[in-house]
Amino acid sequence: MTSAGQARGRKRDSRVDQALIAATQELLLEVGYAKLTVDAIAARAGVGKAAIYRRYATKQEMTFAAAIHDLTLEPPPDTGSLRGDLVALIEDIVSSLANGPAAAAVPGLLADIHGDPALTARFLNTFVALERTYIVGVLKRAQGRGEIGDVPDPDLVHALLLGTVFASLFLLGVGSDGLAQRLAALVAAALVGPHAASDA
Amino acid sequence: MTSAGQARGRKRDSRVDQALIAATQELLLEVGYAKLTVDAIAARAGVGKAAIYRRYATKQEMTFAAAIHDLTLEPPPDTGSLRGDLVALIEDIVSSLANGPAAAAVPGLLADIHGDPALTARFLNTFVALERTYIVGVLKRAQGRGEIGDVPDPDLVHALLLGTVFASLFLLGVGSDGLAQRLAALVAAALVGPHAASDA
Amino acid sequence: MTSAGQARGRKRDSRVDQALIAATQELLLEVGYAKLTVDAIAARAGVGKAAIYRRYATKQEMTFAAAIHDLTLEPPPDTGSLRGDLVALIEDIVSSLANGPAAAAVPGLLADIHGDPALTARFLNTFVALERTYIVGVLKRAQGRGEIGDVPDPDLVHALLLGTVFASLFLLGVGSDGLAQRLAALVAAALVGPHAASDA
Amino acid sequence: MTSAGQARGRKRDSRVDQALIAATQELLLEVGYAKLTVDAIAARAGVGKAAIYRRYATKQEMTFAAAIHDLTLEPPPDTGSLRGDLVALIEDIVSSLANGPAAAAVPGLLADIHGDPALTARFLNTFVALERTYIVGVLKRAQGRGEIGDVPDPDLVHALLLGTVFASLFLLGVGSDGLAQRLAALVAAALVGPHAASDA
DNA sequence: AACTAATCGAGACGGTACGTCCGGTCTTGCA
DNA sequence: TGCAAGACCGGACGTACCGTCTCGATTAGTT
Repeated sequence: MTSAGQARGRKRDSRVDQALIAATQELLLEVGYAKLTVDAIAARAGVGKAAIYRRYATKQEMTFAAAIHDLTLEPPPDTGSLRGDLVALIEDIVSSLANGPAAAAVPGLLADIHGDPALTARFLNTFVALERTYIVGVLKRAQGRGEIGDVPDPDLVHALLLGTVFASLFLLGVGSDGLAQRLAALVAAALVGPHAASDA
Repeated sequence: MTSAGQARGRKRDSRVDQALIAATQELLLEVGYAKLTVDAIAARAGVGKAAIYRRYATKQEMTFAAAIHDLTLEPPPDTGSLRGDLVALIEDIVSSLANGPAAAAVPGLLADIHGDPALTARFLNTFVALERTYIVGVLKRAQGRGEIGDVPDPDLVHALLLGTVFASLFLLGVGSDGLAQRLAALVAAALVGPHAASDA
Repeated sequence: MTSAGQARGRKRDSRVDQALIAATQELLLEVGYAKLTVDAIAARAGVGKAAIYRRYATKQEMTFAAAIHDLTLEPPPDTGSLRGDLVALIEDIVSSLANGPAAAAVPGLLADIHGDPALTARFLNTFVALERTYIVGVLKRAQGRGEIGDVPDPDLVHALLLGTVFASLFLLGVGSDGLAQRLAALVAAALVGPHAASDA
Repeated sequence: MTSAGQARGRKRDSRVDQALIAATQELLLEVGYAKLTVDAIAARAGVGKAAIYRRYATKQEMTFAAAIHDLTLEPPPDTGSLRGDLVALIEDIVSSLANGPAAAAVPGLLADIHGDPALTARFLNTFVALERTYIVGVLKRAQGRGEIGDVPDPDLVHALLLGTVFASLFLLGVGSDGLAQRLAALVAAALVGPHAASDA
């Protein structure tokens, strides 16, 4: 066990947890990351600031938890082809980043992660690691089907998929219409040859 | 024009400009973006805060100017092949983002850009537009050589190149060793066929 | 009556009462009134905060109770002379205020009393009223002995005795060595003539 | 000089000083010492909190300064008799403590003084020392007139005068009507004989 | 012996004030 | 007018404390 000592005293109120997450998400959508304040979160949640700092060491951790709370990456389904699998995977990534409170928080959150080693570790160990696992799975499946020979470096593929989505959304502001299909076509073409991209 | 009125009084001291840029760059490296303060910049530069705000409207503009001050994207040379051109282009992007004060400022600056339309516009009109021009040039050159048929959507290629570099450096933390070569190989393969990737 | 309902359930643990008083007194001596906190009292006493607030409505009441807990004003003995009686009375007042936890609490407690009508009433009805009764007794006894003619205003005498002691201890910081004798001499002289002061 | 380095930069705005003192005094009268908050003072004065803490290290110092600001003890006039001089002196003390913001602050301020050595020193060196000087003057004048023989301990007289007034106002709550006359009569009687008290 | 109800230590809860810090503006005196 | 120094307002931060409430475990008196 993480703690041998028996827990005593009043238990954390799970409604407070929920209220905090909900209030933070609402405020992210309403005022954005830059104007998010701890006092406003507490007031919106009907909660004292102490209840926040009992759960999270800093405002950044609180926001990280709220933004990430209902992001659930689905394991990519076996669509029968590498390209189909990639489309599903990319669409999941896009929907994670493009909608809801997460979209409002991502740029600010990224900055905060790059200034807090603890947050960096948590981010890498949850999202990044999971996404990488899925990518490895998709690539191995393609190898099993005979679509590709050697499995390429999963980190490169990861950077390529996640980075392209991220750049479209937050760096270039060019939108993501049809991004999943076009990006999947390109990646599949790179791995198995351009003819794979022509049967779109 | 703003400069139509005849200039009166003392002229701006260009040493102040230089000292500000230098101080900001030093502090970015020493304490990082999150702990960068205007007072510290002024103190380090031996300058009053008014001198800063006479030049820049906000701390974000000041930091933006300092971070990109000595970033110069070179027009990609004609290496004779699409892949060679891409390698050169990507290496330039990597060197822009991976070293010096810019690397320390990028995540924070990105957050600030996403909250200031003026800064967003400046960012898009300088860096993004220039990079896109270079990409279009490389692709057209490849078409001229007959390496590729149709020119693909330059925005997608842009997102792919810039995003992959960005993700490697700031999202996944997997480093960028050999990134330019491997990424260029992959992209070239996607556009002209996997055989292009085998002659690495 | 409030106690008409039949008592049910567990009885108050008298050891808790004692531990609270003791812990408060210790902390008053150690950290002083200003830095006294309810949490610290509870921790020192090995007691939950609820046990405190089951007994006292506010921190002020708790401290009041602890500070005056072992203060017992003795009825002044008949020493045979007004001056002797006054000396005994003043010495009792001094010993109440100058020693132990009470001395550490008095200035802070006075401030709190002046902001809580309930506490004001309790203070006036216990300490002040009792002291006044003793003063009246001493003065009547002196009148009976023929030392003085009319009995002076007991409130003025009270203010004079208590106030002088208080000022010496808490306002001027000049100590109280020999204060009882010298003050009693002065008061006796004022009431019966200065010759009474010469036989010190 | 206390500081050899030449002062540079913007000067303290004396209107801020005045506004702070005035706001604190108003709030003392309106809400009392216990409910006085720094934020309320700043808001009332139209001032940032930093401007307060640039001038005073703590809330207590700020309140001390405001309560004491327009308390000016007049040197007691020569009325021709010890008793007259005492009446004037006591009335000055009463008017200092009984009216205005000081009256609202005194109990709380006293508690704070007894918890801050710096404030204690300032209090002793200003008010207490000045008052003592005046008392010594009055007593010496009486000696010069031949009203009294030896000059009694000025600290005892000080404690007696100040303490009696203080106790009447803040300890016993019996008011101070005619206090100056009656107390002066008593003290004069103690020093020169009770016959002096009969010609009231 | 089972039930009931108030007590216990521990500690989370809402609220409020504290003193600190920082961003962007303004003022002073010198050059 | 520019400039260094630094005071100014506004407002968010994270901490501390008060008095209340909740938890699970005692500890009595009542059935």
